[in-house]
Amino acid sequence: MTSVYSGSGDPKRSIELLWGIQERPRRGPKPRLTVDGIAAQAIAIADAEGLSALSMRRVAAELGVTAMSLYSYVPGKAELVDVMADRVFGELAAAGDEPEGWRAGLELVARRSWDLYLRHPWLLQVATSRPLLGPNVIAKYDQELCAVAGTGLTVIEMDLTVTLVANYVHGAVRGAIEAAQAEQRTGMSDDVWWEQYAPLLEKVFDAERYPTAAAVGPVAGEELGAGDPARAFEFGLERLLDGIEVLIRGRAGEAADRDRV
Amino acid sequence: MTSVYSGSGDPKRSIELLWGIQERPRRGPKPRLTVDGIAAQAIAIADAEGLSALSMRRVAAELGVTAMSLYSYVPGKAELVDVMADRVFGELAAAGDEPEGWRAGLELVARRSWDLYLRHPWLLQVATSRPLLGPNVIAKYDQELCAVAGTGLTVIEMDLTVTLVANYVHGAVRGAIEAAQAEQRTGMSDDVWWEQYAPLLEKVFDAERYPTAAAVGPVAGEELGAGDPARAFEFGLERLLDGIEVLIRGRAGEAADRDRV
DNA sequence: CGCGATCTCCATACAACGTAGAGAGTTAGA
DNA sequence: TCTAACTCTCTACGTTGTATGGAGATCGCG
Repeated sequence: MTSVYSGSGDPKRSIELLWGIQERPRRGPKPRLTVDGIAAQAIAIADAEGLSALSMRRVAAELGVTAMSLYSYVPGKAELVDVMADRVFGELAAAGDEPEGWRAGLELVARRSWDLYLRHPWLLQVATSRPLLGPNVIAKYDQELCAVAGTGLTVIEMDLTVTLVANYVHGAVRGAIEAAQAEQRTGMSDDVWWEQYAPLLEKVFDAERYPTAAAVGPVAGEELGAGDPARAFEFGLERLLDGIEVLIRGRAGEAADRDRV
Repeated sequence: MTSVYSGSGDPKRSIELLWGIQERPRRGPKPRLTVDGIAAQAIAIADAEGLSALSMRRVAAELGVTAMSLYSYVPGKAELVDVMADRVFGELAAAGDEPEGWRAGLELVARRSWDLYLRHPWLLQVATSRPLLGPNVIAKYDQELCAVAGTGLTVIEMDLTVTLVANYVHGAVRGAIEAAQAEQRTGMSDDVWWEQYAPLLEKVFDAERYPTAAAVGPVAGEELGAGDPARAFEFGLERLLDGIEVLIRGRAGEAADRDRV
């Protein structure tokens, strides 16, 4: 989770970075690089090998400069990650037209977010709470809110609903990515891993003490096995939207009641 | 997220560690430490200062030994974190008696998990997908499944439902913890931070382009401001349980239909 | 009893990390 | 042309996890 923190630096500098307002330096040698170029290279590394492989030295090396050169473009690693995150959120905006109706809208929001995380798993480890108010993050927020506009929900409820979907997707995609990475990291498929693990576990696991786990675990493992976090995502999304529908129907009912009076 | 990986090591060794089956060494000097003691110290550090402050040297120093001593108890840092996680999950088992009914049960599961993460925020960064099948993790899984047993859901659905709740809580608590840590890290309350940020943002933010965000953002900020991720959690939990209720009601209906036929 | 296998613990070492500091070299405004 | 401002590099410091090898303690076995 969240192993890279953002917004530690000067807010003014961060805003300039994220929004690309770098007043052209008047003197000195022409910059060989750009913030966008650096961010793009960093994103490529993080996508391919994860955040742990992302180092200033590595990014610099691939750009043909030394690590310290980067510090004339970016105050530090944390701010670079902020830029990376905002750039990557930009992919969401490009994604086609909005469907009709809040349910299809929210579903699309969730799916787009899911896909985005799968493309950029390192995003899960970036703290997005406080700052990071880059142009693309704001666009994303707006896009999400639009999906639940006109449903009769209060403004606060709209925000809460959008947050709920975001939180759920985050949690679900984390499971999916962990599973995928576990396989990649250990070089062992889930099946193979279980084959090794199961006999060892049997020796210590007390089936009588945990009858429910003993009954469900193997079946769930068998059926869902080998990376069906995608199915878990679908299942959860359906339930989530059902729950939101209950709320929205209730609001509509209230409105109807008021009209009747 | 997830910045510490687990299960890279030998499964047999991991199982022994997690379940405490260390066959007493017959020869050599008496160990000065125990795995549990090491884990406890490590947990204390991580609780107080976060996973990033947790280093082998640090743990060792507080136990009065050198870093390398720890390696005779634990194969590496990853495995130590595994043990830490399992130990900490043990707190869930101790938590009182189970309520009647699936809804109250699931709600309690969610709340207990929420509380646990708040007590041990570093848990968010530990990959829990593959191994980690320590005694307490299994107990937790059993406890959660029990909450949805006897609802008419299939075994698979029980697993999916429990996963759904876990995923949601994970996502929600992440938001809460990030907000809290942002405040602590920057030494700035959300309000103060916004005061600094807002005027800068106004210069670059185009309210006409994003009318919904412009309308909702300030209100949500005002009302929810200063760390009400707790409220977001409550709101989301309610929706989630409503959604699950739709499913369970549906299953009950199907059963009734079958009985009628 | 005493030898040797086996263990714990320590000191040292290595590569990699983010980045501070100082200096070399380039450019444009005065 | 002079100089302020800028980019880029080199070196260095304090971290990190952990590989390696050795010193000393302890027990099983002869």
